Amino acid sequence: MSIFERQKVVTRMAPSPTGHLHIGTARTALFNYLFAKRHGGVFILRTEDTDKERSKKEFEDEIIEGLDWLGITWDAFYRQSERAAIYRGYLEKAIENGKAYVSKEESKMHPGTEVEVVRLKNPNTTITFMDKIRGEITFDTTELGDFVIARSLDDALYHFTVVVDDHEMEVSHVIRGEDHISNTPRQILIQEAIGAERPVYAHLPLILAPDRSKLSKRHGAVMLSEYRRQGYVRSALVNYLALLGWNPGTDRELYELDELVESFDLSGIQKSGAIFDIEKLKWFNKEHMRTWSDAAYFDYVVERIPERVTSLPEWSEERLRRLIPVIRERTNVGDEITADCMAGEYDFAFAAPKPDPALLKWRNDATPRQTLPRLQKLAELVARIPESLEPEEIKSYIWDYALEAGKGEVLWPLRVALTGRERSPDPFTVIHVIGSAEAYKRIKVACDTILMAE
RNA sequence: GGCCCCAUCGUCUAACGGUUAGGACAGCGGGUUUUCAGUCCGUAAAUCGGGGUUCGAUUCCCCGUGGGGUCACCA
Repeated sequence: MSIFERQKVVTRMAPSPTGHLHIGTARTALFNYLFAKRHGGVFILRTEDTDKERSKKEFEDEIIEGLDWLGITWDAFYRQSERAAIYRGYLEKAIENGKAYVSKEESKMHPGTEVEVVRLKNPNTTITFMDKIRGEITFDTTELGDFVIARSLDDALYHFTVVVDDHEMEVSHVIRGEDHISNTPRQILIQEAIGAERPVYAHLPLILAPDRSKLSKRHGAVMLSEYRRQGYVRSALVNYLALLGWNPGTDRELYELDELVESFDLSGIQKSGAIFDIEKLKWFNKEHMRTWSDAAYFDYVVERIPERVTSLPEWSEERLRRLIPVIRERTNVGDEITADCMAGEYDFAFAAPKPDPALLKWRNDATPRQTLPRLQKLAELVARIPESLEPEEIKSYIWDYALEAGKGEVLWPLRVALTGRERSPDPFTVIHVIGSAEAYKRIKVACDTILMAE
């Protein structure tokens, strides 16, 4: 164990509030959080808003809200825009020590005007650092030149502020995206210039689109808020994101956040980029919602029922409550509930169907008329069923007759009379949802329709 | 293009020199008391190529190929 590992673990997430909270940013935050908590350490959230032009408060709010929603909590919060004086102090010291210098030159941002930027005096060495995930990485820093570290004494740039803050906040482990590998030698140079110690680095593989390119808007949703809106639940997203590029070394896949904390280890992180697979996310979502109570699931469902369904004549929350198990088994994520509602999948629960003799007819029957006696018998049987029975109990009232007359011959017309659809839940479940009295009515209407069609 | 990183089923991954190369998602097939769904069972599917090292390479080394990242007075 090195001296570093004996010290307190401090990690940080340092997003710039210049865009929406990206799914990859959320994963990086998660890994930092998991690592810190796993080692009883501290996780810091630091807004890197030194670019005044592009930084927006709304994005900062979105980041805070998003991480909070995921259950990722931070022990300290900093805003770089409030730390200019600290950076200035380090800048002045570096200049004093001859590690950096002020350079009067034409502004690149405002051509024609002259500015005094601060450049780092590059010692032109070869930098080798140990990456926890990739091993040794070596760069020749000569090509970097005397790069600019501040626009002015009061306007330090990214590389400088990162190094100063990580030093000031005693960050022990820098866990960030692979796209930062090439920034590392630059930052190490600055560390050496200001006398900061080098943290442990761990560069995470990137999240890729299905075509292996960088995940972007054109591949679908990249914003955390979008997944949230679609109905993905917090624990599923956390679980999926954690296992995208990391594995616990066992076959286990289902984890809650606190269980991830217990199992997390940098050694389980993959080196190569991982494609974001929405299908697997859906599976995780369903698995996580499986643990919910019907009551909790009801709250989740009810706010996703479109007006198209709530305005149906027989709409009631009680009906919906009985329909919950049906919705549950056919739903991976909330958006599907709304889509199925719009497609009329659940209309049978809240409105009597318009009977279609052609559909009522069982395939072995030549005419709808042949189906009629069975429906009439069914009406008799259903009339005897008390309200509020479970599907299994309802089945016992009908099953003997179904066996006697033929399952398809009985069950198909019954189901169609009840739902008016080619595809639907089984008739016993439907009766359970709508109640036996309503079921009786629908069967009678189906009988009348066949008679009138003659 | 320079520099850097990466490479096992379609996808996420396990196997840290010796396995019939394992699991999961998706796919396919079948069972499940009519349909759809669900569920259960089963099935197909991979070590990028070429050289080494070794008794033995998915595993170690080199080259190639492919993919990615990065080259700001953005972060």
